Amino acid sequence: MSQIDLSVNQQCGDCPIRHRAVCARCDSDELERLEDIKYYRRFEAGQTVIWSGDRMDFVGSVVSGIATLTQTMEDGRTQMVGLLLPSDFVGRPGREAAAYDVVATTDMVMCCFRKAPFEEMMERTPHIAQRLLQMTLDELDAAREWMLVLGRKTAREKIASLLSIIARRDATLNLAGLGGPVTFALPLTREAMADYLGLTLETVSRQVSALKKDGIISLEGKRHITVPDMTALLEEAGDDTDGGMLI
Amino acid sequence: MSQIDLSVNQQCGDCPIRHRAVCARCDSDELERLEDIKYYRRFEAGQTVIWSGDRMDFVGSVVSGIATLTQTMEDGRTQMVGLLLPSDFVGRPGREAAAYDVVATTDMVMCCFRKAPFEEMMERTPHIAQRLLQMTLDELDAAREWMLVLGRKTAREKIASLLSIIARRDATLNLAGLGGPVTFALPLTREAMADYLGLTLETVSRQVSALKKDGIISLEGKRHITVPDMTALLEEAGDDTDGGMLI
DNA sequence: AGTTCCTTTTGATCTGGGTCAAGGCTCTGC
DNA sequence: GCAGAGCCTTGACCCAGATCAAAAGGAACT
Repeated sequence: MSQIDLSVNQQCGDCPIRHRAVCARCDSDELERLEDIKYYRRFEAGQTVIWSGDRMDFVGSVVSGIATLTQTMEDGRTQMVGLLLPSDFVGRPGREAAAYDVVATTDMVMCCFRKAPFEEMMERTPHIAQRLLQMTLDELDAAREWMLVLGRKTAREKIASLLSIIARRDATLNLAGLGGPVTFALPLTREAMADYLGLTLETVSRQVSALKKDGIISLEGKRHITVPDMTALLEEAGDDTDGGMLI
Repeated sequence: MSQIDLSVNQQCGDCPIRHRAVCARCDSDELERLEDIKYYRRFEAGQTVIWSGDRMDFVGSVVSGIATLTQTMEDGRTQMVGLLLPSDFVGRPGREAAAYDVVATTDMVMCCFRKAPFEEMMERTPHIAQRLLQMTLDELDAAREWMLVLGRKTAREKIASLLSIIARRDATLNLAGLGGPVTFALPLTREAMADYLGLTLETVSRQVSALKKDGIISLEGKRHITVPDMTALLEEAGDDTDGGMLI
């Protein structure tokens, strides 16, 4: 994995998320102005990026690594409400305090923008607002798909759904082998999976074991998964088998 | 309730949702252009506005009444993923087919825009894109709050949460009596409530009865609810009692 | 005032997933 | 090579909510 030098600002032109992040539509002129207000921050696995309720003086994009967005009730029950992958946007323009806890689950690099200048720039740069709208609409769709998972699926279907989502994402980035087996690294602990799916970690463990026993998946170590037949997994997830992807 | 004449286009200036809908930021010049591409449609309670997968040639705003956004699995399990109130936006610019079923739960009037002209106008009118971004971010927050409800709350907490949301909305529109009792009409059947909360309608009925028995709420008829002490209801919902509203 | 169609309530029973508890792996550090 | 700390798995038991079934409103007809 290519290291990113945090001491000097990388040129946006070379950025790995240049064409998928909030800056995707910007022209070189606009990028230059963004470079003036951006800075990189590195977080280690397990580190908290922001606590819910904290004052937030930046927004930004995940450049590499993975973070989670979680909500916690007073008595400690927690629910993950977002999974942030490279190019995903963190923070909400126009909001003072963070609404959720953001935690890095792997080592992570963020490209941060100071909030005030970013907001001001957003007012004057339709390209940024347009792209952010697109990304937010996508996130809303993802959240709604997730609501179906949380509200109506069984534990086994929930696990299968989560694995499909991760497998699909990896397939998009890497080879698009439609027929063959798919292998990927699981970036979440059993507990994080439980928080994602509204289950307990014991149930997650049991259902992963069950899917393995039934030959739907196989694991090397705890965190590396192979899906011999993607269609079978989608079947278990209770999704339309035709894999209909929304635009 | 004031009737809306569908035969002639109402002037946007007189529109009840003028300042909360997607057109909220438009100036009179922009409104004029919107009036050229808009038309009203009326739906009766129970009528389907769009089926998931159908080609959608319009987007629009709910003017009056209530609609639901639902997702259905092949075997018939359904989950509500959105509750559309007056001023809420329906449809996604840039998308061909509807992603969800939209059903009117009460008589409803929509202000529709033909999709192609609307999309084109959005490109050239930052005021519309900006407002739509704001509204989408709000919806995303609502979806995430809902995910916590679906994933981690008990049946009783779910019911209390739903009632709080509806009560809060009504309080915002009508009197803002912070201390006193709150009364409102429940616009959903028990089944719709169940679809919202990921429960069965029997469980909904039982929990409503339980909350009534415990004096948290009282009902006149099936669909009219009084909350003597809003704090007590919020307590039951498992929310922070300080009623912290996000910006 | 009775018939039909819906919605809602209530009861009885069942079960998926939660809870509590005990070990098992794997890596790190001594 | 073993002690400790994190994760993860597995087992035994229990309960909240689902399921199945019946009956009770209530509104709109005749």
